[in-house]
Amino acid sequence: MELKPVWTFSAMNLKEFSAKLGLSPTTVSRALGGYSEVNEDTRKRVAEAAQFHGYRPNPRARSLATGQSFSIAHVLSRSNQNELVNPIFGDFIAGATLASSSKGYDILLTLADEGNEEAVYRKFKSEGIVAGLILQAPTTNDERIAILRDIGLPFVVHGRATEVDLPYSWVDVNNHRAFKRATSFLTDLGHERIGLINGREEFDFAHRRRNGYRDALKDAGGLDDPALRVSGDMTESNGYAATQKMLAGPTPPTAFVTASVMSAIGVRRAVSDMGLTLGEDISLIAYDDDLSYFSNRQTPPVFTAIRSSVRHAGEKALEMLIAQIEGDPTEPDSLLLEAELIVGASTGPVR
Amino acid sequence: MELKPVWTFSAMNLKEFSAKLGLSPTTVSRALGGYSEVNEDTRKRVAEAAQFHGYRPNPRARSLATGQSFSIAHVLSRSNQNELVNPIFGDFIAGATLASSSKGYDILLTLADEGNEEAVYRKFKSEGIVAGLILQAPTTNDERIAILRDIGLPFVVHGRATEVDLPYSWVDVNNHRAFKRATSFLTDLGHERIGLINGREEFDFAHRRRNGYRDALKDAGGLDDPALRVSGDMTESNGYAATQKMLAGPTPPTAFVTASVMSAIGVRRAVSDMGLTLGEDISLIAYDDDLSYFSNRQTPPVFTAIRSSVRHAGEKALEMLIAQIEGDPTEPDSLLLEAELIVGASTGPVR
DNA sequence: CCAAAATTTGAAAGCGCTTTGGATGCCTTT
DNA sequence: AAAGGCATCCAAAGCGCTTTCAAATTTTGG
Repeated sequence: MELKPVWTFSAMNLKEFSAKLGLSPTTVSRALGGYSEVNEDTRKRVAEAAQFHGYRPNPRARSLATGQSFSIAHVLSRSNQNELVNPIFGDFIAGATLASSSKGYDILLTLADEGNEEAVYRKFKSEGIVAGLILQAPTTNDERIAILRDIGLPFVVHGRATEVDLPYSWVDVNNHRAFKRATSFLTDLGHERIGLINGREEFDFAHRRRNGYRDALKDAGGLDDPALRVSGDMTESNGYAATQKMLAGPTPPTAFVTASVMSAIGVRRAVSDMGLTLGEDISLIAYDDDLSYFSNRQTPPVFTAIRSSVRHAGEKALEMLIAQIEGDPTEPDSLLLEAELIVGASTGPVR
Repeated sequence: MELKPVWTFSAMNLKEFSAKLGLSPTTVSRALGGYSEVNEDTRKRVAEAAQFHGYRPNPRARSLATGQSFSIAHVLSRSNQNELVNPIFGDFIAGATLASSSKGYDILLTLADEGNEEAVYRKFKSEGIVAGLILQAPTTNDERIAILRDIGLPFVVHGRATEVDLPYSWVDVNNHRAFKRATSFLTDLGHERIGLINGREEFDFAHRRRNGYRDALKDAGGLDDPALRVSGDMTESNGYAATQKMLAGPTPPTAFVTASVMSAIGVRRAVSDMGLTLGEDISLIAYDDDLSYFSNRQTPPVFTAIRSSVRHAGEKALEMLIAQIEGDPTEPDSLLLEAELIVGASTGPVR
């Protein structure tokens, strides 16, 4: 066999490559594609040569010929900034990229005007631009699910939609149990008035969290006071404002549960501004997405928290989506992750 | 003219579409492509019909034929988690997506093993997978710049590389001036021992920030004590640990400058844990990327800060890249953004 | 008014791959 | 020994578009 430069990146095409091997393009394509009609020896020879010469089929030509694609879309809404105000966006995408990359897929980020997602989805489908997509932060009756099912584009929802009664694939955290657990932990410590600083409750995850909180209070005979609940973007300043307002109210809470560490940081600031101490005067449990830029993993952790890695969820969602794309796309799958309770320094018995 | 359903998304192809018009595919393709050899009347007719029937050329076929692409890559490193530990990742990408989407491009997220980026870049080039790429967080002598120039793939660097002496396009914040300004603001308030909690100094932006800090101290005759400088991931816990260590040292600082609000939040926690008050006992200026989930825009802002929106930088970087792709790719462009100093509640005269 | 130039349109050849529908040779069967 | 079966391989036809080259039409100029 002739020896040629190993690491040549020049765009070799199938024709050249197969000529080098003395085989037809057909056979080479089949060998690489793992088809059965090719001799085991030839397959091996082709595989080795491909490795040696660094030949890989041009994905665009391949896609054109097969109608398939190896990208997975993530559609952001232009007019709706919510998803971008979401502190977890970066970590979720990081996990998603990790998983998809290892399976040979990559992530396509696109923008759509809110309410006009359908047009984008249909284009994806009809032009075979992507193999599937990830749906983020569904609302309780998210109509995108029905649309995607209708179109027949494979998708996995990160979260669920309570009021949508169709089969679909999803990866979600057990938000209800997590918030019930957190709230019970506080009532067990003697807290009766517990503030909930939630995400926007049109989102399903926030809805479930609110219910978990409510159910725990009901079990403990505690107070579900509307004045002790707030719902909004999970930012530091919203956490601060909500805490300040509640603590200044007629029946101030002695503890808080927040939907993100960002909100929790705001709570901490408000508490500290009032000269109070977290874990002594006021207790706090945060939902901890285990974000890479905010590690709550000291000993003891700064915040008592219910923790579940959003990055891990991103990985799982993509693995599920790819399995669906490559396997049976009609059989919906699901994964319910449990969050763990981490006892940190921000909780203590009620004063 | 016959009336047909307006909003059909079925994949109509050029052949069908041109047949409908009674024109040849050639003419239609030219009309849509804006070529000069087609009659103005026909062009108009074609454009209207395309609008009417919702016809758009299949991007994959188009790409295959032209060798061009309409995606822009963003390559993350697999082994190097730094970029993902970066709190700005989400916001930068959000800005980038916004800008590219409005120009008809989309963002491709890929992973590469660190040190093996070259292989990925070459594949991009030879297979025409992407039209260009964005280089994030360059080190002071980032070798990826030379590689990309060599390959001839259009790119824009978000940041600069001090020791790289080649022409290339970049969008950067004036980090030196920003940190010089912040530090001077503190020395003007009488602070002499100022702690710097920096990002990892192999990254160029951190390097420049450190120099800005040093130069301001030199101007003021202040102390550039190595014990008052720390360099690491810009996380809350690193900020906390660094602050604690410095304040416990023999010559504790009276003020801090941090490279991100995340670090600043850690500083605040440490200060508060020691029973001190920010803005009174200890001053703090944070570099504020204007992250969507951490708004430092109250009145007065929580942190005195040097602010520049990373999302805006993401938009600008993409606009520049696309201009380069569509215009003259050999003429490097650059944009130096200035950060503004925002006086908030975290600074005060030295005690 | 006709040749020449300019304008406008089309037929057909790719882009690099997959895949259908044969070929080819070799080994079993009857 | 002829017929059938099987394992391999290949030629050629697309996938949907762009673009070269040539043809048809119109405009211009002497």
